[in-house]
Amino acid sequence: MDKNDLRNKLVSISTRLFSERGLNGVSIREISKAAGVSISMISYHFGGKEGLYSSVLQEQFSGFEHIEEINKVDSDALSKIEAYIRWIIVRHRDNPYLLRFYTSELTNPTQFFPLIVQPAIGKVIQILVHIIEEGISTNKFRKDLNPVDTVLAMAGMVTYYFLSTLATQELINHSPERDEVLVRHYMDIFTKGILSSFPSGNAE
Amino acid sequence: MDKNDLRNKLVSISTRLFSERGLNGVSIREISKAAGVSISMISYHFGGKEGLYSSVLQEQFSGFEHIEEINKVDSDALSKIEAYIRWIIVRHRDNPYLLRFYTSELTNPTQFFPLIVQPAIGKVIQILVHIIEEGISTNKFRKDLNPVDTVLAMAGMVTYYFLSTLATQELINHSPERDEVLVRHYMDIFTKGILSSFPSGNAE
DNA sequence: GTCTATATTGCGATAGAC
DNA sequence: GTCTATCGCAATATAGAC
Repeated sequence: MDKNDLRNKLVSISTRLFSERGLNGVSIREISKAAGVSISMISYHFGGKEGLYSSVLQEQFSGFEHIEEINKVDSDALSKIEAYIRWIIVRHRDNPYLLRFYTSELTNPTQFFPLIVQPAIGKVIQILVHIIEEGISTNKFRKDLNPVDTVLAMAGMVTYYFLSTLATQELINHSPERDEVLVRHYMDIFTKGILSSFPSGNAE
Repeated sequence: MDKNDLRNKLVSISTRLFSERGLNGVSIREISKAAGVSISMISYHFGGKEGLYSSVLQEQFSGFEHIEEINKVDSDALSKIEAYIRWIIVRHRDNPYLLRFYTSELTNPTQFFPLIVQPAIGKVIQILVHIIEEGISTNKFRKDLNPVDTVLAMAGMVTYYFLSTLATQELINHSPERDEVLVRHYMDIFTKGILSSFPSGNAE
């Protein structure tokens, strides 16, 4: 087998296993067995279990580099927000493992958080903050918004939809066919809020 | 030492350790050493490591039973939503470990998820859905809201604020003194959205 | 580059003394 | 109810053959 074939195979297999049970929940024995190679290959190619995990993490967060795509379109702040919502949904649809590494590193960071995870998340937040600021300065968005809080509110809405899947699968359909409805719904809530457009006196 | 003293001590110490490194990241050797007792005490009192983890989980999610408090006040749907936001903030402030068990069980469920975690989360979501439905039927909220999606959007906003702490501590002040500002801000976004109240034509 | 075999350490669980 | 001592097994890592 080609050298890179084996490296890729080990990364791909351990991505699934690490995402399911965490760094400490999987042994290199199990990984090498699943890959059909000797356990010593992990030390040889990655310098050990943590080296393998670091490679997995690097691959998982490499996609965050492309967040700038949502800015490329020549559009206003609102369209960029919609582009972000679509972008994050596509990321989770394409890679069902990402969210687990994401939450695991945020709540129980490994030594690789500062070098791999923090910069990736930081870049996304930075770009989103600029979009909100742009919306405020062009009078599209309310002047009293705190940009960072607003970004977290938006990112939280979308992220939590995926995070809560296991607890809400009996309540709503989480299949991708409903994603378009979801985008519209979240855009509506985030831009207009939930209040009825009737005058807000006591209506009952 | 009294029997319950030791049980409580073991639960309290392992709550911190399990939350920091997960079920598989902590050994009962380390827990018993930190508690200053013999390793055999864990098997004796809890039937093993998993039994201890189960007790920890049970304690962590027992507080969810009191979610009904937010309904007790004789108030409209909007006030109940504000009560929920405050309630969830207080929960995380009072117990910094909760979020880790919460996300860990949602993304990497153990055998205890169905019996301990799912019912606790399910109860909260159910009550929140009723509040949204109440708001819709009294004409306070928009008629086209999907109640479950709306609940997840709201819960996500607040939860993600805590989840993202590690990645955003350089950007915003996460100290409890700012919680009141946060409640106002999230209520504003969730009810009115982010759009400026100026007519939404091209304002630049 | 990949294997087998092994060294060493740590794991969870429990038997048996007190 | 708590301890010490130990069993049996699985962990990571590596030396050395091919």
